Amino acid sequence: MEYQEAKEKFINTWGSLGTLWGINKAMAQIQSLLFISTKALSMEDIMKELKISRGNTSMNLRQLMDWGIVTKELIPGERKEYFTTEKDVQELARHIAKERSRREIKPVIKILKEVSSIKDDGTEKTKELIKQTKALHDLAETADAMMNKIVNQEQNWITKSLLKLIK
Amino acid sequence: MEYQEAKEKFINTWGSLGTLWGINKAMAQIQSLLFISTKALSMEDIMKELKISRGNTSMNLRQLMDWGIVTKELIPGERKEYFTTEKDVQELARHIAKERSRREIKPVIKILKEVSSIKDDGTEKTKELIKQTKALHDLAETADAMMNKIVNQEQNWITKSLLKLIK
DNA sequence: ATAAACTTTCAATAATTATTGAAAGTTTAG
DNA sequence: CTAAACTTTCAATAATTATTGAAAGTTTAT
Repeated sequence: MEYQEAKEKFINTWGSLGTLWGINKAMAQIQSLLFISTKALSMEDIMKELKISRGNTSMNLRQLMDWGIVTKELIPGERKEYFTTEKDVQELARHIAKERSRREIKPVIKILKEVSSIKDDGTEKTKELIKQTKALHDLAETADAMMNKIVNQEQNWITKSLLKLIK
Repeated sequence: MEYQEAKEKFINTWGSLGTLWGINKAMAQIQSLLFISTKALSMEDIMKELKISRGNTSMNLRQLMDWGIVTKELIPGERKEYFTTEKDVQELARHIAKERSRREIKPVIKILKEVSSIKDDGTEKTKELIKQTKALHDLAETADAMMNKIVNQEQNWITKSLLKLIK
């Protein structure tokens, strides 16, 4: 496999996996491209490389910046803006986990808490609703806490402690 | 909050969270409904409760069965088919994690392996592609292994060992 | 102040994904 | 075997989501 083919394969695969970490295709592809680029890229570069429109590029770059995984880089003497992504996978994972927790998991936990706290009127169906949503609430909370804890450790904590644990 | 409101809130919330675990809205809602139901439900019951068509119900029930989290229950003397979902959250998480790993994560790991194994032609860009995809590959593999290991333990291993660890 | 270089916004449109409903298929009872 | 009871399939349609492109906005150099 040649460089070009490998590159395209990577960008496509990682792009289609976007859903797994909750972002859309273009966003994931832009991030992928920056991730394997040796230098910061301009909007022009990204548009040409991925064959997407200026508007699309602009919007998705903004979202990536909101997620905290892409940053603008001002090159002295240059008028254009250049972009880079976090290159360290561990840091990348940290950012993504943190954002997903904040945007999706925490709000759901809150609602599960509310639902599982309704008054027990003694009927079987109410009891079941309370029991099951409470179980889900506890699971979600544990999973969320775990994820955040794991991901907020210094660099190699994951590989060090956890790999040991699961072996 | 009354039972009916709490129920609807739960089904909607859990349904919209479907994307997080990689299934569509109707699928997630059907599962939610079964999850808090005190008895097995027929297709008719599900259609009426969620206001979705027969075809939709049929297709999504099949997918849920493919995922291994919903099962048919034949009630003696009844002609209709009845459905139940796994009621234990731990088991549910196990099934979901296993399926996601098989369907999405494993295939991506395979491609990352391929891409990171291209011949190093000595250019900077090839070196970068190899380096970064290798890092992602290792991260993905560790995460996948971790998830599977965690989720394949007996009932309370998670809460016991891991909660201790992260505290 | 003006114009060039660049970015953002957003209504229109395209692409994708989900849903319906009715016809075809299957199973069971008699 | 036949009809009733039920489920599945799938082409048509609706709903949702992503993308474009051009006009409006911003910044910088002169």
